[in-house]
Amino acid sequence: MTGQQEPVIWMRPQQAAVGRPAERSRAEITAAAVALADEDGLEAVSMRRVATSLGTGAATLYRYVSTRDDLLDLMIDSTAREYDLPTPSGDWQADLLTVARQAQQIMRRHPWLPALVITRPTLGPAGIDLLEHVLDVLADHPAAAAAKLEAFALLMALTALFTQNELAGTGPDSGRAAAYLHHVAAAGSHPRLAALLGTAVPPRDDRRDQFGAVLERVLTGLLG
Amino acid sequence: MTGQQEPVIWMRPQQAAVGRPAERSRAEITAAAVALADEDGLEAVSMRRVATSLGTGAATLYRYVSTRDDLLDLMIDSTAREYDLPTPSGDWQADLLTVARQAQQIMRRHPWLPALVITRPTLGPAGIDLLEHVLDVLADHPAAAAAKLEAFALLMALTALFTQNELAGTGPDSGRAAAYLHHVAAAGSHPRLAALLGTAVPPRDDRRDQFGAVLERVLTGLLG
DNA sequence: TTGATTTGCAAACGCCGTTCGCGAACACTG
DNA sequence: CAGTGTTCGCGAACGGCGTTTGCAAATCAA
Repeated sequence: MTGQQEPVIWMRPQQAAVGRPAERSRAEITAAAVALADEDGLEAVSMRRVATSLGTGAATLYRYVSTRDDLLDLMIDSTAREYDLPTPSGDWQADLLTVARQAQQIMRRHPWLPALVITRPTLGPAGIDLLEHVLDVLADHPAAAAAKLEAFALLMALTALFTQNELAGTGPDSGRAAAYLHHVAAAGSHPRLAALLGTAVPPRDDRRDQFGAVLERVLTGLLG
Repeated sequence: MTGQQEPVIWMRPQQAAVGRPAERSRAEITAAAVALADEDGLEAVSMRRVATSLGTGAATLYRYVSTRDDLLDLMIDSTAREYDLPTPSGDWQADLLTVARQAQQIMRRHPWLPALVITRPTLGPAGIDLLEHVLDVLADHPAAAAAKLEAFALLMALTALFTQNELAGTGPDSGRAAAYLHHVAAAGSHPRLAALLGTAVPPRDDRRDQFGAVLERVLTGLLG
């Protein structure tokens, strides 16, 4: 009784068939938003700023997108177009790891992407192509359909988590949390934590591919 | 040269030693914010609304918290106080699973928590107590210190991901994405996806404890 | 009582997402 | 070519947001 809700943006027509033709396109707006986010972070993607960077008025964007969240969805899917999906090799583990590696590189290129992927798991056309590829890789695998879906979701989410952590170390406030940890450890009531902080940081060399190792274990754990 | 940055909120004194005494406390404000989020979601936690629910002016909150993000950190840590941490049993797998189960229940009580935990891995006093407990559980485990830290982070993040997915199925827009998936599958260009959607949903019974199963595999994978 | 110090808070600043209304631009029809 | 139906661009406005400022009121030590 509350009325119908709008369908997902991918199902709405890009251009009207009649009337005055649009001066811009979804792709153009999406590209501007992505560029803004790459440069200054997600919070720089405001309707006004995107519009200004396109040389238009803010209200104009609502001819292409019905909400800011729609724009975020478009941004997510546009990054999914950056994958290069080769034909399955027969070794599903290797193929999935290839996907994960690409995901990691894409997320490094777009530091705002991990947070979006995790909190807003949207599948647009390109995302669906990616899912189809993963299902293709797993076609001969005997696991249940639901397990394959879970594996796909976990693959993306774990990659996002790892990349996010990796990028967080770069930030300027990574030292404040560490300072507090040492403060607590020095107080004496947390001996395990103190012992852990006492050990020197790992030599930076051996722990290189923790991502790949963990991911492989998770996938084999999930898919047998 | 850019000047010193404020320390993390847990290191700042709660009350001044002299002058007019404060009428409220951090805990009181945090509780109000949590109540608001539990009821109406995270976006309902605005400085004005929290202040109003406390019967004060918005600017007053800044006597207790220097930014809204500080308030979010306080909210996160306040939920970490809901754990009941028994002494380690000797079976670290079982003990970690107990932690994960509690985390899941806490996150179900506070549906806004998973998103915060994932995008903002903050450790306050209660969170550090939890970490200390996990380290205690793993005290006799031969893994490297870094691996134990990773295990803790992954334990929390995975629980958040699972709970978030579980809660997302409840939402009203879970049907829109599904509708689009079926639309794409019907188009014919994604046979794997179509086949997957053709299979009926699982019988709801056997896939009960997917969370526990995956978590166990991940932890044993990570810690040997 | 005085003076130092902190608290509460109305008002304001700038930014945000979004809506409204209307003139302008275009395609199609006759 | 004029008319008509439709869409587009967008200035202006609305309500809400996080945060800052300035000052009166409250408290405590001396």
